[in-house]
Amino acid sequence: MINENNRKTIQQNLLMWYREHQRDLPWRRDKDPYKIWVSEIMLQQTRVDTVIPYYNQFIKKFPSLHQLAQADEEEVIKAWEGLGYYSRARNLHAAVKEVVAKYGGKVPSTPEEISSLKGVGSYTTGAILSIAYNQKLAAVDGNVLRVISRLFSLTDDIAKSTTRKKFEKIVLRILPDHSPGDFNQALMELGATICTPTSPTCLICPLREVCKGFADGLQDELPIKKKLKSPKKVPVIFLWITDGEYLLLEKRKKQGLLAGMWGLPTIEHVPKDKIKDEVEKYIMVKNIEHSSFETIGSFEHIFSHRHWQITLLRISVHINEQEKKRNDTWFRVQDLPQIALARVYQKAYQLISSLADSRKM
DNA sequence: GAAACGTGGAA
DNA sequence: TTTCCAAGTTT
Repeated sequence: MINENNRKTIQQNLLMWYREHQRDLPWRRDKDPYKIWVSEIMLQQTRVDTVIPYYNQFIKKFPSLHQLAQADEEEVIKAWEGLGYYSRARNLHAAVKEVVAKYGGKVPSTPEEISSLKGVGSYTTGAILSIAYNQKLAAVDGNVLRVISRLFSLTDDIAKSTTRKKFEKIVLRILPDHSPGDFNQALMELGATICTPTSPTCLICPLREVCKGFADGLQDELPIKKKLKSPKKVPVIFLWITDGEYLLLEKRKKQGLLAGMWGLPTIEHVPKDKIKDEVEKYIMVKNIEHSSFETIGSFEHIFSHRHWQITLLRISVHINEQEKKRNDTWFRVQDLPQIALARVYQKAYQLISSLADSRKM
């Protein structure tokens, strides 16, 4: 199915196109395996435009693998704030520490070693090793899944994990000996800019002459992908518990959504008619002296698999000094910007802030 | 193999 | 508004 002619044409056309049209991205400035690694983790399920400012700020803050390894986790999470999938940051931090401990600070260069690091799967292994170490490995991401589907007119469901393995073998067959890193990036770049999910611009595609999907007229039908379930709606309460100076935050559970992140006290699965009951139960359990509570407002936040319908409540309390010292979850409101908060909690903060502003005027 | 895991931008 | 999805990995 892939003859010698096609392979050569694919390699030459794609590589030539890439060298002419590649975007100037910050992580392409050098081949430091650490920087390539950071960029690949950030890029997981995340757009290039979103990543660029995070990457620049992250590398500025942690210029070397060693400096990242020595940083506090809170600091690393703060640098990741708003990027999402926070386990990526925790895994990267843990993995970098392991590289220092086990490999003397040098990013390992074998597939076995590097893929054993936390957060480094099949794709990232291929990406780092091909780009930074010039090794002939496939790096199959969502772009490549789509490009390969069309290029060879394949109807495999790209949502299935087995398809990725099959496509890795195919990529390996067209990967050139000489620039596997450039070729992998070219495949992704093509998918991101030409062979796009909808309305691919086949007219200017460097692979049009060898694209079976195009020849079959299937460029708009491929790839085949099973539809995702829509996020499940959940009524949620956020509690803004304060004495005007201090605010009560909670550390979220180690497992699950926003694991280990600081956030407002959050109560899930509360139907509207039971909000009052749930809040009073919470205050009772926490043994907080409160004077009043009011509804600040409502908003929604959609995760990949959950759709939170949030009601934000403000609870005025009196906090004695003993209580503030007894646990470490009371924070000065003015210190909030120094704590890493997921977007959903930042939205609540903004809501409160805008309300406070409007009241002053 | 399916589900969990964040967020924002575009169709 | 809804749906899709963007350089995936882990459980």
